[in-house]
Formats: sequence, C-alpha cells, structure tokens
Amino acid sequence: MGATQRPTIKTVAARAGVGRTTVSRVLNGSPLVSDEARAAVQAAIAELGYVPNSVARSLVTSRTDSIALVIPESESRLGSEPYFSAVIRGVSNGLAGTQIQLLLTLVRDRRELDQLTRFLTARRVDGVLLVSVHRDDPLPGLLEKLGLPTVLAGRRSPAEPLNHVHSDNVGGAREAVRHLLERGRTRIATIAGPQDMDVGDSRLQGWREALRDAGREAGESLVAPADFTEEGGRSAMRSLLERHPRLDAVFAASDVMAAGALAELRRQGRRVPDDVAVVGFDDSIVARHTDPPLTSVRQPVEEIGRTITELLLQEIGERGSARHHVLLPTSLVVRDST
Amino acid sequence: MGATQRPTIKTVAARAGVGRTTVSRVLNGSPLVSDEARAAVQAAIAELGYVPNSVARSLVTSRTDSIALVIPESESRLGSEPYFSAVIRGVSNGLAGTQIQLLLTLVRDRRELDQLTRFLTARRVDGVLLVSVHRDDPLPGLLEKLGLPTVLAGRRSPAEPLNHVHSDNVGGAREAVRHLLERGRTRIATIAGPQDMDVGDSRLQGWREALRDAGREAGESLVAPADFTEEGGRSAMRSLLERHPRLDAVFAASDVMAAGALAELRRQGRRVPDDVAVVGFDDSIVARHTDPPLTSVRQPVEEIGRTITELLLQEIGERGSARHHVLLPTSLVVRDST
DNA sequence: TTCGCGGGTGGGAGCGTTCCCATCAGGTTG
DNA sequence: CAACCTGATGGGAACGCTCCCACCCGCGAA
Repeated sequence: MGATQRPTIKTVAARAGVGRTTVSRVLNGSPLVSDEARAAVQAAIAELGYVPNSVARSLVTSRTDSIALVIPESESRLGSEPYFSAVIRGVSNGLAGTQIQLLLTLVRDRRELDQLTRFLTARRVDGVLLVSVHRDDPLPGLLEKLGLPTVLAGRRSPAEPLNHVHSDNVGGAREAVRHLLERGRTRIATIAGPQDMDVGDSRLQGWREALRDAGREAGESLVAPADFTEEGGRSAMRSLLERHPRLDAVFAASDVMAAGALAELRRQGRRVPDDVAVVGFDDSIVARHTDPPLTSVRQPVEEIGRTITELLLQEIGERGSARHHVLLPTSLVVRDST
Repeated sequence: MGATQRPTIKTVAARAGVGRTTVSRVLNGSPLVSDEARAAVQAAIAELGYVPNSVARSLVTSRTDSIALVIPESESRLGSEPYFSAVIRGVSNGLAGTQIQLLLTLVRDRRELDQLTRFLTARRVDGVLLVSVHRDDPLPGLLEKLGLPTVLAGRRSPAEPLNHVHSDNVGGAREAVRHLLERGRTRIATIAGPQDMDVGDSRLQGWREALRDAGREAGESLVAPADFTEEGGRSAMRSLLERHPRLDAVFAASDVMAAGALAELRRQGRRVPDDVAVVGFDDSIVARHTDPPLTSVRQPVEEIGRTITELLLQEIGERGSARHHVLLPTSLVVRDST
C-alpha cells in the first residue's frame, strides 16, 4: 500500500488526450508528431513523472540496452591487478552519454561459465566485451556462433579474427629490453606471462627479438614463465637466479610479477638496480611504490576499455560492419629500478 | 538469415504435447506436474535448446533478477583504490549460485546521477548496493523514497537508518595509534580522510580517542584532512611538517594517502621509521610495496562486499525484514614503517 | 469538381511469459 | 449413489510497450 501504481503509456495518453501511439512517437523522437501533440504529451509525462518501462520495450524490440563485460579470471587477479579496474573505468567512460547499462560478470569456474553460456544464449545483452582471453577460451567461439556482437580486449593469437583492441606488447617488450641493453646490461632474463595467453607470448617474443637484434643470445634457460601473480614472480625469479647466478637484468611481463621479483632479489641480497636491473609492464600503481620504483612499459589500459566499448557500440548499431583490429602504442616509463 | 527463430514456451509445449502452463510449471519447479509430463517437457527443452526469455518473464513478474552496484566516485578513485576491486569481488562472490546479474554503475557527474535516478525510478533492478557514501549523498534518500531494497557499504553517519555494513573504523584507528604509542612515539599527527564521509570522521575519532585515553594532546593542528588520493596525502604531509617539524609519527586514513606521505617524507630527507613512523589503513596491495612496507589497518573489504550482497538478497526476498547494521572487525598488520 | 497524396493520428495485434480460473478425471465420503 | 474433494491440466487475460495498418483531413493537380 502507499506506492501508487506507476503510470503507463496509457495513463499518459489519456492525460494528454492523445493515443498510445502518439506518446510512443514522442518518446522515440519520431518527427511525425504535431507540435501541439508533442507539447501535450511532454506536459503529461512531466506531471505524472512517467518513466517508460524498458522491460516492455525490450520485449518487443528485442534490444536490452545493456552489454556485458566478462572477466574470466580466477578471483585472485581482479584486485591485485589494477588492469581490470582501469578497463572497467574505460568501459564506463565509453558508455557515458548512452543509455546503455554495463553488466559485470566474473567467471571463476566451470559452473559460472555454464551459467554465462545460458545467459548469453538467452541474448540478455546486446553485446559482449571479453577481457583477458586465453588461447583455448571457449567463449569467443560461442559468441561468434551466437552471432552476438563481441569485442575482445587482447587477442587469442596473432591471427585473431574477432574484433579486438590490444596494445603493442611486442613493441613494448622490445623497447624495455633495448633500454636494458643501453644501460649496459648483458645477461637479461625474462619472467614471462602465461604461455596460453597472447600477452604472455607477445611480450616474450619482444624480449627475444630485442636480444637477437642486438646479436645477443636469447636462450630458453633465461625464460621463466609465471602466472601474473606476485608469488609467481617471486618463484620465477628464484629459479632464474639458480640457473643464472650472474644475470644482471630481468624483464618481467607485469608489474605485479616484477614486484615479486624485487622481493626475491632483496631476500637474496641483490641490490636493484646496482646488481640487477628490473623492468615491469603495465605502469600500474604498484610500479610507483615499489622499492625502488619500477621502470615499466606503460600501456593505455583505460583507452583500451574505451575503445572496445566504442567498437562494440558501433557493431551493435550497424551489424556486420567490417572487423576492426586496433593496436595501441606503449611507452617506456623510466624509474629507479634500471 | 540463417539464425533460426528462438524456440518459445509454445514451441516446447507443442513438442512435448502439453499446454503452455505445464511447461511454465516445470520451468518454475511447481510440484503440481505429473512425472510423465515433466519428463516430456524436459526432453523437449533439451531437444530444442530452449532458453526462457527472461525479459518476458520480467514483464509479468516485475522482477529483473539483477542488482546494481553504484560507485559514486570521481573516476580517479576506482583504479587507484584497490578498495573498489575488492568490493566488486566480494559482491560477485555473494552472487555466485544465484541467477542474479550485477550491474555496475559509476556516477561521476550530475548528468550521470540524473540518468541513474531515472534508471532506478524505472525499477530496472531489484535492489541497490551503494558504496562510498557521502554525508549529503542524495541517493540513499531517493532509494528509501522509492522503496527499493538498498544496502550501504559504509554509512552516512553513526545514526545511519538504512541497512549497512561497515568495518570498525574507530577501533581500527585506535589500534593503529596505540601501536604508535607503544613504539614510544610522542608527537602523532594524522592525515584524515574527507570530512564529509563517515570513514573520514570515524578514523579521525579513533585517533583522538586513542590519544586522549593515553592522556596525550590531540590538537587540531595535528590534523590534516585530505581526499584519499596520493597527491592529497603528499600535500597534507607537507603542511603537517610545516606546522610540526618535530612530529615523529603519522596515522594516515588510507594506504594511498600514506604512500603520498612517504614520498613527501623521503623528499624532505626524513627516514621512515627512524625519524617518523607511518601507519596506513586498508592493508591494500600498495601497503606491501611501499618503501618501507607499510604498517596498516586491515579491513575485510571483500567480506564487506559479500555481506552487503547477502543482506540485499535477503531484503529482496522478504521485504520489510528488520534493518541490519553489521560491524566487521579490523586488525593491525605490522610492517617496517613503524 | 474530383482525385490523389502525404502528414498526423489511433486502434489492433503481438512480443513471451505468468497467473487466474475453469475443467476434468478419479477417488473418497456420507 | 450422489456429492464432494484433490491433483493435474490448459486456455484466456494481462504485463507495457512498438509496429503495422487503416483512417482522416486538407491541400494542389487534373
């Protein structure tokens, strides 16, 4: 009791002395409405505090005016990785000014994946943003089969056919390693990202290319893959030091892993940058606060978020438009760790 | 073309040789269905790959099976503050196992607030989680007026009438200051949070109480309020040092501000903890990586997220249940900065 | 004058569900 | 044996909107 019934389009029509259809036309900005009718309708809307029922609209238009941002990660990463927050912020920026709502879906396990699959099959969103894709991720294939507009942040492989936006991981890594070479480092190891992700691959490839360009060896024993976590970075550093006690530089494929590496180096009494120089990737908040502050490859994460959103909106608007692959530049931020 | 029409409940009914209603009953788990009918329906559903249209369901039930998480913050904070990521993670955890979807809404300016208001008025969600509330935030009042189930993470004031979950900010701050006293510090300043937020107030109050309990002065000149940003922390530290060149400890109401304070102390050649001890609040990833690592008050942010979600689901389920105010404990994590 | 045309308008149908109610079979009761 | 219940079932109506189509009116052209 108390909460009086919400006005519907009928109420408004009656109040304005016009038909339902005319109200609908005003609502949807049709030009085929006389000025008087439009004014009457607008007055009625204001008096009644009418707000259209978007569920009813969705039922007939089969648009939902919402998109999903899917983060298929073990919970540990959202949180430690400022990356995701920045993407979210970018997406939200890209959505500003539209009426489109953002659904956030974390996929942690098999059950949640099944649930998401049903959700997407039911077309409860107009499009999907996929972040942090793995090579064998089932989602991109599903989305393509469903014909649901999709844009990836990152790519499954260099041959990614779907719309995607990524930063120049190869180039960024090369620049980082070149920087280490310029600083006179000669034994440069790398803590690589997961090898089932293109970011991992590409940054490793950049490391290799830079070393080869300089005529240096890029042996596999100088590579320790980890999982983008701090603890992973720490133990990767440990194993690198065991294999190459005399290494004098490390390129880590993320700041968080670099932070783990710093901790291990400190534990073993190595000075940074005097004994070992360290470069990270992301230029996240972590990089500014480590001891010493971390030289890092900056990637425009927020811009990635904004761009995938813009591409998605475009794809939703005009189906079957050409595929877009956007590459965003990185830049090296030099601090005290090198 | 190609994409064959999605099956509806009618298709399923025809296939199973039953009526619409029976299919609906099976879908909603009604016990008033014979075993044969149920089996036939389930088989038909499987064969057709039928997924119920939740929009149509929403229209008649007027439930949306979604909730909104509203973050009313200038974009700078989501991103620098691991707090929000942790809340999001907790909320997502709290939602696991339900069919409820999470809508994320960042409110950055007046326009976005208006848009959100319309959105909520249209009841496009079943309930709302509100994070980082300010004293004069218009949203809680609006939500109460709309009768939309709401739970706050934090509170507007100690007299908050709405459902809310918060951590023991007063107690945490007291513990931090007591710790500094035990370490023999005598001139303990504080970098306080925004004074239009209860978190700011409460942590300041904890600082005052601890000092008074110890018979120390807690003069206003030892208080420098800031805005939870790193830059704010830095300039607050600067003004504290101007006023009290001989202070030997600072309690900052957030890790990020503490990080700013550390930077300023270093710039001025003060050693931490030898000359000045520093305590932060949040025990975020930042605290572990500052130089030196930061002693900090840990608050169970993820648990806050989970708890507000549980309360909201409960409130949505059984309207008008008693109001809940949950207080979660904090704990001090001692590192090298004290 | 008649016809055609096009802007402005409103009613009916339909989107895919759930809910209310009527119906029906088969058993139990007095 | 009639009256009644009880469990299983299905059709109609409704949720609030958009879209199709028919309609009306006033105008200029034939």
